Amino acid sequence: MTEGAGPRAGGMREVARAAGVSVSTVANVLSRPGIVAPGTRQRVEQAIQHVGYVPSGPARQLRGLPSPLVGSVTLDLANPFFAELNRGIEDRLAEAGCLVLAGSTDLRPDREQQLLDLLRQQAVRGIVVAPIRPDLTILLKLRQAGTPVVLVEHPRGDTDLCSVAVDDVLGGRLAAEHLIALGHRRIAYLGGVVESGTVTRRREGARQAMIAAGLDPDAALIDLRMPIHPPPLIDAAMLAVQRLLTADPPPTAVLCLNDTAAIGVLQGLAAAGVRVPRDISVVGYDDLRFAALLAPPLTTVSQPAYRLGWTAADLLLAEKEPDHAHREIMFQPTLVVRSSTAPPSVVSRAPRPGSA
Amino acid sequence: MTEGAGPRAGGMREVARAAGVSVSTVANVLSRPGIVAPGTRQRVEQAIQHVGYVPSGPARQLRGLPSPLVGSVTLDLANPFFAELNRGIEDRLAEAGCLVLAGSTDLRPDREQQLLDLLRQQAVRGIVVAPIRPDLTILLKLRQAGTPVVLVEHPRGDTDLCSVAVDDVLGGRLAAEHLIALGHRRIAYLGGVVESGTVTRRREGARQAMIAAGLDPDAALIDLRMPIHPPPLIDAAMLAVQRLLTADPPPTAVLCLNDTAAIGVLQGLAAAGVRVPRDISVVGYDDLRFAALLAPPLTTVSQPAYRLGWTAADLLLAEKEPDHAHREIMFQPTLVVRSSTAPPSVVSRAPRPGSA
DNA sequence: ATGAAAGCGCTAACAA
DNA sequence: TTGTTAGCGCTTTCAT
Repeated sequence: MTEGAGPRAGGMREVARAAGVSVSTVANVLSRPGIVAPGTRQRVEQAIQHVGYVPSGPARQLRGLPSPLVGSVTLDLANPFFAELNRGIEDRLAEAGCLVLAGSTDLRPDREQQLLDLLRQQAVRGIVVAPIRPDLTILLKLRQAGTPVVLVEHPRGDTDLCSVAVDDVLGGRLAAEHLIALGHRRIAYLGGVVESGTVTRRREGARQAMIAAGLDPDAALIDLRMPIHPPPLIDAAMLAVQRLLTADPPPTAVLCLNDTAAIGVLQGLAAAGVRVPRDISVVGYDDLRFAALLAPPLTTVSQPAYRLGWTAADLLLAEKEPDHAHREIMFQPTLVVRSSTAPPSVVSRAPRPGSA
Repeated sequence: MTEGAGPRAGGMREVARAAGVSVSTVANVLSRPGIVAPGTRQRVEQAIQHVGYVPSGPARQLRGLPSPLVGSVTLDLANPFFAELNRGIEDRLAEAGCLVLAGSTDLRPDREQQLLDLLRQQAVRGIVVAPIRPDLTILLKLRQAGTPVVLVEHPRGDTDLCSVAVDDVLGGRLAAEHLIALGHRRIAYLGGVVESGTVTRRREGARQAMIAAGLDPDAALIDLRMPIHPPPLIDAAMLAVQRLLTADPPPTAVLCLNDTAAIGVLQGLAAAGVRVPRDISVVGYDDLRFAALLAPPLTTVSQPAYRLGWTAADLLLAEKEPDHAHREIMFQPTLVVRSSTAPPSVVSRAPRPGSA
């Protein structure tokens, strides 16, 4: 009757009965094999095999043991950048026998809240989260309620949390400096109507670069924003090209919020007969694997997605240690210059830099 | 003392105490609000708010309620195709208040087994799995032990399981027919030393196309396999270009196992100074978003990753219904012709087809 | 309309 | 070395 594994296998008790011992002995065989007599142990192990016993995670957790589940709340599972990041999380967790519970927020606060609630109910061992908004009180409350939280793509500020991030301001600065050095004086920044903090910070970095170069950022940096939500990002970016081209005076370069948006821009530009980089320069962000193979090869800012995730999971697992101090780990982005950027073909109509 | 949410909030009992009722009344407020007196209900609701009560998933599951967790076991979370597929799963599950527990197998049987075991222990509501090997006994056993299983990217055969797949043989056939129509008579198929069933089936489809065209598949189809595991796929593909070019007689076209591998091939070919499609034609598989923007735009076979995942999750959730019949859903791939394919520049040295 | 009580599968004292 | 026992937080009869 207990052959194979019936629909409702009966747990440790059934094993105990089959082996002629008590449940605690079975439990001991599982958690402290050393203390059980060899003969007994063997009998129990056979019984386990025989009845097809599988320990119940929920029951263990109820007893207070740590859950092997870790939540990951990011912008979008399907976005190659976050997919890579999640893979990093998964790999680090696998080393500890843990599993990722992944969710996408799509930048919607309600969805973020829902995911966080669901994860909390599951009593997960911790949560890696790329928060939508700068206000971290919900997360702090979560942490305080006993769920370790580590931030990704977000500075921890003065909060009592670990965080792993990339210096976005620097990334934006690097991209803009490159363009400025090439001679561009009117640069569009293609962001979103609603966007993540990372994107906002990159734009800010670009702005800083202009100021440092003696340019008036209000004139030199064109703030272009597209509605990201309903249409896939790539299509939204394609559509935004229209506004990019009709801006007056027209920019000679465009900084895209990420490589995916850059694909859309490239596509839109090609459709409009505008040549890159001859007529306009395009810069992406993320340096996804396909960036080098686009037409033209994309100049972009590289950031270590996989390592970001791996490190975040590592930090999260470390929260259990008694002497844990919260840390902020910051990676440096690097500019990868390829062929989608070049000096502007016509002299910019924008005011020349005062100095520098 | 019970302000906000202390590190170890006390569960329903604490709520009951705060509201001056019994735990079962609290339970009733949560699951059958209708049966509780309005006044009492309100008091309980306030108490819930006050103590920051969060129901315990593990406890519920232990009581036998269905878990909101669903496992997803695929080849690689970071692969854009599976990332998209997982997003489809996530979205369908979200509608039902469920969460994805995602894992990557990297085609390693041991890892697949480990993931399956872990998921089983968590008593998940079901598992969506892209099985590594054609032998489904482990999955059938799982199903039989009470965990619903739906297959993706795998035909269900005569098993008692639901499945969602794309007609891979047709996909391979479409790609090869296109090349054959263009005049190619020596075509390489770039697969893996170890590869998923999908890839094997696509190669088989290509073979069928050759036979149908009166070609000798053993001469016309060059079986090129790269070690996929340690190096990232894209690099492995780049390396494989060497062998592609030195094959004798040389193929005039190459069918890649997927778009990512195609990127590597394109890159390797560019590095070797071989022009596409003039010197050699390249075909990808998946039609990822960047395919249209590569240099040159990639001819590839398109398949609906997101819908695959969405549908699989939908089927899984439906397993709970009393009158559930297992179904096999099959999507049709489509060929997307772009500019990476063209007629061969030199007359093939391979034997001409006997007839059409 | 509400409460008392049993028990899901497991772990960890403690007893024997 | 092994067994007994008491819950973990919750749902669910079955009283009241």
